[in-house]
Amino acid sequence: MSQTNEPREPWLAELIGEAADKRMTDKQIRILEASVELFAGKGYASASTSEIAAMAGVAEGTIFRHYKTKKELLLTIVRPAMIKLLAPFMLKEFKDVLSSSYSSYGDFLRALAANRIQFLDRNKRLVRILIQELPFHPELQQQFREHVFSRVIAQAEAIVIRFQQQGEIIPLPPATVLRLSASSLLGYAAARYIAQESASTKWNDERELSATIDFIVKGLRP
Amino acid sequence: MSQTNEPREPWLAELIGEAADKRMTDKQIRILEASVELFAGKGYASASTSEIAAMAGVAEGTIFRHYKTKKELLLTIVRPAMIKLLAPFMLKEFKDVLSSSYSSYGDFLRALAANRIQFLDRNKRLVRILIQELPFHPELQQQFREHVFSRVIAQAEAIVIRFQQQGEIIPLPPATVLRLSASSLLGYAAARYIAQESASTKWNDERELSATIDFIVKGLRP
DNA sequence: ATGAAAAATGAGTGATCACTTACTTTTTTT
DNA sequence: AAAAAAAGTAAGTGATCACTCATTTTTCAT
Repeated sequence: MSQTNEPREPWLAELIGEAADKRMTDKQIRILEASVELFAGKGYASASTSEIAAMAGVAEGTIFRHYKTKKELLLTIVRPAMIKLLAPFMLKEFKDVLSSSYSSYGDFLRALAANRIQFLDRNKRLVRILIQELPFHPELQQQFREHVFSRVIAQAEAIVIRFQQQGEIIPLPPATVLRLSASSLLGYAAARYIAQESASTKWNDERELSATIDFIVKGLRP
Repeated sequence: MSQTNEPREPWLAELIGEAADKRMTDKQIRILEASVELFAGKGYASASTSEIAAMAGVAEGTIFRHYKTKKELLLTIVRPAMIKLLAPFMLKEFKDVLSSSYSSYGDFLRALAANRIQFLDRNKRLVRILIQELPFHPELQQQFREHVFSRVIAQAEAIVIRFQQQGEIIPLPPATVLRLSASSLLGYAAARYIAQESASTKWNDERELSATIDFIVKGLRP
């Protein structure tokens, strides 16, 4: 009864393996996969190490051979995922948008949204863990602020300022413009997530995305 | 060393006391208050009954005299708070707005936001527990949908339709208009919460609220 | 093939978990 | 004031928790 299931989180092994700069055994990878599954499914506090070991098909001691504590197991997953996966992805288009391309703020938002949604779809479990555990782990909050939040804000503000100078966006504080744009897009993403979770047939994705972007662009027009 | 601290959650005793239709002892109230504090602070799963008893100044057995399980303790707090406090409050202005008053959608949003923000400020801990635990307790999800979400949606859609007929809002599906309005307001509330948590001096509340409402109204104009 | 290092194991460890029980104290009813 | 009922308690209960450790198995350079 040897289980050789394909990995549910393709990013995991590669990401953490290259971070540690040494190869991982099959069992180590299965421990991380089981952890992601259980942390996302029932929360870090409610997921026991014995459960993780059982799901990974591994003795409980094996977990602690590689990770000193349960919390270190969580951090081993979340920290590199945040720094090496989430942060670079969030900053993706931001670099080149300043130099060229994207004639309008709407075009920019559309390109941005498409990629971000794809990312969320592929990394649901990771995002769930992040959202659920961030309030309880100050180290994670600090790293999130430092490596994700502040960098994204800095880049995004520059873009907002550019479109403000072009006269396409009201001269509000860039942080305010960002908040309004981001909350609308996050609201779209959340509604999309809930709609597909409850298998609601009423969700017309393209229409909702268009409406959201039009809403933002119109709402920010001078 | 008898502690007669004033209650941190004034709604608690009254709400649950009248729900059970019988008076509560001082110790029962303190158990509920300690539970709210700890559930909000470290999460339901990480808050132990012994901790709750200690904070309430009560023997652990006393908790289980009144609540069969730890989960029943959670539900005793969250269920009536949702049904008797959150739902009625969310529906507050919605009734009379249809018959009269509120000449514009912007005026309506402003009145709405002011009350909702006040509510959030007063019930931070309750809202935290709700947000944190909703994903893990299907019974709570179902009750939230039934008593809060669906009712608010129904009322709010009627209002949106009224303003659409007056030609003040684009003829998008009411659910979409609602999503866009709600996500902007929630984004404002979230930013406000984070700003006051981190004691940031940069937050100009009135300006941010005005910008948010203007953004919504302009974004939804035909 | 051999031996040293790394990986993996499973039977523990004490601590803590939610919860129970036998009993005492307080409150209410008569 | 006596009796009954309700509230509260302290000392448990077995189960499970995160974690350890002595031992075995696997890997891999030589």
